[in-house]
Amino acid sequence: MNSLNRSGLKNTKARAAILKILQQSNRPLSAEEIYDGLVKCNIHVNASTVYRALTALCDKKLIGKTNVTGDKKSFFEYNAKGHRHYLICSECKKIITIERCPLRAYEKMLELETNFTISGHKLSIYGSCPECKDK
Amino acid sequence: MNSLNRSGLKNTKARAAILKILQQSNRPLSAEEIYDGLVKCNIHVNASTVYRALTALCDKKLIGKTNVTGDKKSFFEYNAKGHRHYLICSECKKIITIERCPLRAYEKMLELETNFTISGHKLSIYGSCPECKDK
DNA sequence: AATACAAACGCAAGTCATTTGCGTTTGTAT
DNA sequence: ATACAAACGCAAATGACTTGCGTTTGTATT
Ligand SMILES: [Mn+2]
Ligand SMILES: [Mn+2]
Ligand SMILES: [Zn+2]
Ligand SMILES: [Zn+2]
Repeated sequence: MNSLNRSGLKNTKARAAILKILQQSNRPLSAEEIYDGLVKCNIHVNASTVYRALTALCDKKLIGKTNVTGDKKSFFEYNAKGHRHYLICSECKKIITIERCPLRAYEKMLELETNFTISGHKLSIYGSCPECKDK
Repeated sequence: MNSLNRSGLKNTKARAAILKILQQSNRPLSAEEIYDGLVKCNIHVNASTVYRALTALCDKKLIGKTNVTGDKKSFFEYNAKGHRHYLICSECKKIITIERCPLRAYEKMLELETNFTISGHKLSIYGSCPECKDK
């Protein structure tokens, strides 16, 4: 009995490998990068299978989906990692994950001001990484 | 001599109207909403003209582009309005603009920690608006 | 181990926002 | 008034997914 079965999903080699790939990554990965990772593991599945697997894993909250680079690509990450922020290099698109969150108090204030019920936030910080900023 | 000409762009009715529509909006608008706004002004242009105009206006920094709802649609806003954040209703996709920014000090700390040169950030807060949260 | 069946898959076609090629029109400088 | 790069209209192309459908497979049951 693994985490897939526990979530009511069938244990397929693609899904298990996707989870492992995301677990071992220290940054969010695009569907394409995940697809490439599978190929490197000699797991050859259709792209639609990758997308369907990612959707299922998101629905079951085993992974998280985010959209951080500003273009139309989504990114995915293993989801035992809690609340995160990202620092993105605008040139090379490198993504650094940041653990600290300075916004809890700010959210509370906003709830009072706007009468919204706030469920969360996304914060992405942009800049030039040490390697790119010298060029 | 208007802001379009000053930026080296030709002054066309579509571009002038797009600027006015965005100036008068209190929230970011999608390309589609802008297109609809033009139609209401009796300005009938091709959708590709709208996209090309938005790209040109972004390049010249007369407007800003953002991607806030998580889906593949982009939003645009008039760009004399400074740094902003958004509060988005996850149900009806309503967007509230927020002026206050609590992150200046946080950015400074991050620069020291990561050695990035930080150029900015995007903060979007998600929740349920007063109208949607009762349903 | 064999059976049964919903879930998952492969493949091809479809979607949707946006982009692009190309021939024609137009804003602006001369 | 003329010239011409810039902008436009239109149709086709893109890219990241999504979906319909017929076939295969993981898992529960005999
Ligand atoms: Mn946070
Ligand atoms: Mn801010
Ligand atoms: Zn970089
Ligand atoms: Zn709402």
